[in-house]
Amino acid sequence: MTLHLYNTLSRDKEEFVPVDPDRVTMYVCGPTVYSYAHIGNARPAVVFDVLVRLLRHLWPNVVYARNITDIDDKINAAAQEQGVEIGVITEKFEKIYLADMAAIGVTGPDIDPHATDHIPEMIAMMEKLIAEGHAYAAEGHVVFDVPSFPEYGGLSRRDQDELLAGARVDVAPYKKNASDFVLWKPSTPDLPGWGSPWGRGRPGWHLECSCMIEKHLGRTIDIHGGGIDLVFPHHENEIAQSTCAHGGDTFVRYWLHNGFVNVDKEKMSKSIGNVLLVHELLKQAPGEAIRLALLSAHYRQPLDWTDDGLAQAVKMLDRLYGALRTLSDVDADPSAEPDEAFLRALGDDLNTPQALAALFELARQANTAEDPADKARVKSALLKSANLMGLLTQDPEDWFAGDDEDGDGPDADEIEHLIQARKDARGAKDFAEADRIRDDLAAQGITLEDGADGTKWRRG
RNA sequence: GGCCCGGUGGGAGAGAGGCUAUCCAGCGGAUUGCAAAUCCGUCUACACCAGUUCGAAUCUGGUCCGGGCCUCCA
Repeated sequence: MTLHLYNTLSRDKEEFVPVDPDRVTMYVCGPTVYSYAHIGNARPAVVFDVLVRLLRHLWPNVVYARNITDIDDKINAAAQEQGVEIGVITEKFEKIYLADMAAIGVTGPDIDPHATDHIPEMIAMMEKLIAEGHAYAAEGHVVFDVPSFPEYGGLSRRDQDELLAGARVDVAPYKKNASDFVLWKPSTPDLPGWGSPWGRGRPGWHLECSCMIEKHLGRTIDIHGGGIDLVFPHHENEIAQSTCAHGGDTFVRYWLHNGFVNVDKEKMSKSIGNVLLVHELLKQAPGEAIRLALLSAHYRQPLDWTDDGLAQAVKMLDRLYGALRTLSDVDADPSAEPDEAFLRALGDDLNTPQALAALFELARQANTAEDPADKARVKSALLKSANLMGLLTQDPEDWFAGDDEDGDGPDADEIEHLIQARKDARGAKDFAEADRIRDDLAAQGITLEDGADGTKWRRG
């Protein structure tokens, strides 16, 4: 199969051809760790997790890096507010981020570079940019000279003259041009700082990605991903820094950007108070359902997050796991290939909704198959395909057993015991007693399903 | 203002010049002691107006509406 990806650079779907098929490289802008991850942070993590799984299916060696931004003004503010070192904040929230992402099926990247571990690389890149006339030092700052890079604005299709003329923010006095951006800024004694040729200071936001990509992945990488809001200025600035530091070498070949998550049709914002934390959502639904809800729309489309959408994702998983459950009498072939239609959908710019449709077609086949060989084939394809999206990763019985959150519901043994009692009652044609047992269980959130091979149950 | 996206059935959401997307919900049937699950069938669609075409939800132009970015942002 061929993989086609929508490249923000060309605003077109292109066939993905890695520069080196033996080492496919991908970098994704990760979190700034100063608070809990919200559902909008989770989207790129999940989307690019699916992409890296697909890449690994197609190529033998994929190197995936996702950074941790651990120095930033918001982090500094949080640290000052709480009267602690920034490391206290960043270590805490990095752990939480990783745990929350793991809960929604996001496996860690191969490399997770931290900004503060790359200060020497940043200084080296700034020295090089200054030496080549692409940056200048002024008042303790190091500033990128945007007009020195004529292609600036190419990714976001912005006209440099307009950028120069139309800056809506007051232009800092140390900048030569309104569109210039800061690579390094001076720190006051109460702020974190590192020694540099320009005095004690700290990095601006954009430089870390350029340096970490160069160090860990190389001068030219295949894929760079992130949220669509990063196109300008963040990725535009990365292109400027890296291209100028590398004598004009191509920096990134395919730029991928995911759409925003809105909440009930509104943009998430602290002022509206509608910021949904993954941490909180995990109390509302299983992580796998959150993952599926994020994948139920195409990654480039805006996604409107609603309680109803999450509830629907749970039902979709009920259906898929239900199909898997009917196939519990056959074994899946671990060496099987994913379903063809499913792969084709993912290969078409990660069309996850269409890939899900292929999964549901397999589920229908699972529910109608009778021949054991057929069942085994369907089960293998369903599992292989779904796993490629990070779905159907648990045993169906565990999915249906659910979480007895309050701990006041009946446990599996009790349920099995009652099912046996009901079976006895049914055998004696005492349907009143059988129905009483079933109704009792239903009142405790347990649904029974009678099948040819006995009675199954599920919570919820 | 500049640049860029969208408007699909009751809801979510793909697709795309002629062929059932899919899921949830509804309705009818099968199955079931009755249910649940499942299967089969089925009703509401492609914002509006022109144009191109044998044929347009899909292409072109325009109109209306909504959203994003324009140096905090995933």
